[in-house]
Amino acid sequence: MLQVNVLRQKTEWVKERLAVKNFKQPELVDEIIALDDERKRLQAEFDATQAKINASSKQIGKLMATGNKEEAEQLKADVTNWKASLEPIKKRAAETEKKLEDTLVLLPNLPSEKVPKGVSAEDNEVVRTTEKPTLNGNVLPHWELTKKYKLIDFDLGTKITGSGFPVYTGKGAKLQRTLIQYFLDYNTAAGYKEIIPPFLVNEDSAFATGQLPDKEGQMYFVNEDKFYLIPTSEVPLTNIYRDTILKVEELPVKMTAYSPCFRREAGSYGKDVRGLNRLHQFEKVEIVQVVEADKSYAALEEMLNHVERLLQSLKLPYRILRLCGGDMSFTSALTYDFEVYSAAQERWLEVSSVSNFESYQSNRLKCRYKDESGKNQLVHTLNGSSLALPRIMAALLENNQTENGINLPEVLWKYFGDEVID
RNA sequence: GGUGAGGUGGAUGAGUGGCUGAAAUCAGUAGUUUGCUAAACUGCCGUACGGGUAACUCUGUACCGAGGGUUCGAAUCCCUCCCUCACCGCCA
Repeated sequence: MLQVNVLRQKTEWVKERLAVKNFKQPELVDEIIALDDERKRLQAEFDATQAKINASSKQIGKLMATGNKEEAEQLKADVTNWKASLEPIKKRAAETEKKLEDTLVLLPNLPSEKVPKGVSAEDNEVVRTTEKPTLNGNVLPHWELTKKYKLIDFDLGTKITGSGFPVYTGKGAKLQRTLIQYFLDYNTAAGYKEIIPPFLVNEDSAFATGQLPDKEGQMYFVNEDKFYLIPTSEVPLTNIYRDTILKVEELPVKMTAYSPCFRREAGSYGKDVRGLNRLHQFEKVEIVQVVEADKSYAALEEMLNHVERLLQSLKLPYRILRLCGGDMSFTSALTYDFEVYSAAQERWLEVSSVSNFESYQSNRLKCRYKDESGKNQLVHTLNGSSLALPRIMAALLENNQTENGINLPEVLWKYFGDEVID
């Protein structure tokens, strides 16, 4: 969440930035500042009275020790009165603080200066794009190919669980494992530390990375234990650093993890969800960085190049989008999406989203580092997919299909143990 | 799931209801001494939100797992919850 001090110091600028994200209630900024004023006023009042109470209580102790009972009793009465007068202040302070918090979490992160204006995916800016390949002959979409080569059984998944929970079989399962292995190796070679996190998280964690309260309906929830199934390993990975103060030499933190991801995707339908295009359970390899505040945009650039080279190594056609204000996530300051071209479906499929959250997450995480002057500063957090599996698999199958089988890119041969799926 | 023991600052670990935001030790850090290393000695060494200041300094409040309660006063007493450890049960 945003820092009240920033709202206070750069009020007009904050409102301009919020407008880029199509945020419709700029008046909340003023409300928050007013609530914060009220909070300060109440706290000052509370502190002053509490100080009197503390001092008098000590005094009572001394009076008792010297046997000065009468004076002690008199003071006790005073303290009791002060305490009573404290009650309404306490109550109002708690209410104000709650209201402040509740309002503050309604504000999305501020988009960086690079973010284009816009309201929907149409307005995203294409940063780079490779050429779209054209396939000749009788090309099949991946949901036909997975049937033909017995790689994935969607109906079986529906029987066991429901739609959106595919069953990978035989070489389909192996290809999936191959990709995970390759992605993890690629990430660790670039200095990302491999992690296997929990796949369920508690409410504090879901709040700290911004899934709550914004995306509550998107996550599966285990009511018995109050756990959320992770929608991405970003959540447990970033929460490793919740409530921590790092030394500057510990930065940057670079982590990678494979995990299944669970998303309810309520309201999705049609060809968007056909085959592997959108699932309730999918696999993803994620990268996360925790960095010093003034280094986060360099880190974002580095992550962008990292993911781009990975896609190039898979020989997939791709494009990079800079998301416009309206299409960005609530918590992001700048997001680049990677899309691969799916030649049989003739459409772009999102396979990675790389974002800088600046201090929006770390302010909730309370993750700070000591700078040179010994002051605690909020870190900046970033994450990206490297990469999401299902759509990569869809594009690999579709783009590389031939009459005699599917040709895998060379980087996967040693992992898969074969060059072709037939 | 059952029974028992616990949860104190970066770590270890004291703490009789007022003199404890918290002993001591270790780690860390700055300095003194020293031919180097080491050792010794000295200082510093939690976080958040406020007030005051040009700034260093100063100052108020809160926090000893979390939340309530008793009390003039709670790390210390009571209740609830969470977590850790040990043993038992169950089990990949």
